[in-house]
Amino acid sequence: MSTLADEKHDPADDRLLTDQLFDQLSEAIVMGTFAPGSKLSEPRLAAQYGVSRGPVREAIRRLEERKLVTSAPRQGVRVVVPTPEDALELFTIREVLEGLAARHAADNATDAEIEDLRTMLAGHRQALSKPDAMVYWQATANSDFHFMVARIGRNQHLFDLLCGEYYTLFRLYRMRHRIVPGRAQRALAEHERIVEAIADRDAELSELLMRRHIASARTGLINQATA
Amino acid sequence: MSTLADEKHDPADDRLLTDQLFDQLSEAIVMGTFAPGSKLSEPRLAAQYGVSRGPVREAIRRLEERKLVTSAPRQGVRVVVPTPEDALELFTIREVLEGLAARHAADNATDAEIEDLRTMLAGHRQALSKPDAMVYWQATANSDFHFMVARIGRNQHLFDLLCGEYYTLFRLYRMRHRIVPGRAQRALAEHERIVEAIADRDAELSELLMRRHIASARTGLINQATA
DNA sequence: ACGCTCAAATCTGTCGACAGAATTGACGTT
DNA sequence: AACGTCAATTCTGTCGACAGATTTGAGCGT
Repeated sequence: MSTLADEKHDPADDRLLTDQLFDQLSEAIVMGTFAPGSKLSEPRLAAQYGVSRGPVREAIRRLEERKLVTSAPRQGVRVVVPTPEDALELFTIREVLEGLAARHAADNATDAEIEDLRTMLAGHRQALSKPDAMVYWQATANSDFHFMVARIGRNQHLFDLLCGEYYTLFRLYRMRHRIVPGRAQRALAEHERIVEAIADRDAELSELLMRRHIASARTGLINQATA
Repeated sequence: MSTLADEKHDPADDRLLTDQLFDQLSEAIVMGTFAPGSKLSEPRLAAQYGVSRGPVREAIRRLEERKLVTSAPRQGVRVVVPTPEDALELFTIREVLEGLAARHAADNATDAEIEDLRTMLAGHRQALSKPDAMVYWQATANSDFHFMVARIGRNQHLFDLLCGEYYTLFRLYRMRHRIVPGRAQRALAEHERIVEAIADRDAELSELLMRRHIASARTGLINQATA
């Protein structure tokens, strides 16, 4: 049992209880530790994590803002139940936003940033040839790429939206997308083409390829959902 | 002094204190009652509205999620200071999202919904010919149109984003955009052309016109900011 | 006058408590 | 065995309190 209170005296871990709780609860929801539709009781979570209800409430309210739980007044909150319709809606939004980010990345990337992108993808390609490649891909590589493109796009609000507010929700739906064999390989190839378009400062092509890349992921998601 | 506690026993007003506070604080920020950059003290607000710090904290945390205040740990929160850069970023995001909504509206609108759109615009046109037209426009007409298009688009997450999470922030920046003479007239004409494109089920044109419409508003905003 | 020091005042983060509403579950009815 | 009732339990929304950190500002030295 890892109560937060026990670790609280570590000076390096000075984050607020609410933030730690939000991270842990988010992770638990994405990983399925809390079943979709199950109720989250404030007193129970408070006891479980060794804190009072105050921080738990604040963390839950943030989960609510991020659409990871649904809340009915005076009836508590329940873990969101992901539906294929939600997935379609979210990936449609993500398609235009990531496309926008890629376009701006092509317009704004410095030579050093393009070098960083290529270095990162080279690392991903190497990692993909090893065992446990899928785990690595799902856990870090995919996010790394999209994070970096969003950052290079130099729109702070867009970055916050893609890599902050919506990040966990996207991850929740991606997690349901059991990796079909070869999907990671294909995704990496798509990443590489996007980076080349950015390196060419071809904003229009960068946006097109990124949108196609997201649409491809969306198709995999929907097909699986209806299968 | 309108404390919330006094009105609490009205059975019709059963909303949670946090929600009421969030609305009132949002409004105060948009209207400039709280100056940009000024600090929001929890005890002071609690006393002012006649409630305890709990609901005030939750309302403030929601303001933070919505980017209406910035927060530094253990230093409280300050009302966001709108910059031209922020405005540009936000309207760039809004452009692709509203364009997406318009495209989907054209794909999904029923005959009845198109009739509703036309009826609404007819009302707006009539209202614009009367005195106080600007106030009416800024307060309701503009939002009405964008709300309805987003709703007809039938993407619940997109609707929530445009008409919920980002609504007040967009309003904050629009409020700084003192209405240039004739802007409301021109905006209404643009709305009318968008509705005709939707009525023709021309998704591509609907998206194009909506994006141009937002871009036009953005240009006005930026020009004024740099003036 | 200006800057520094340090104590007073204020505020944030966290906790525990209570009232009323909602949920659960035992019990009796059909 | 299914259903409705009602009391016991649990939970949410709200409040007040406290410790430690931060900010304020009075007093002092220069």
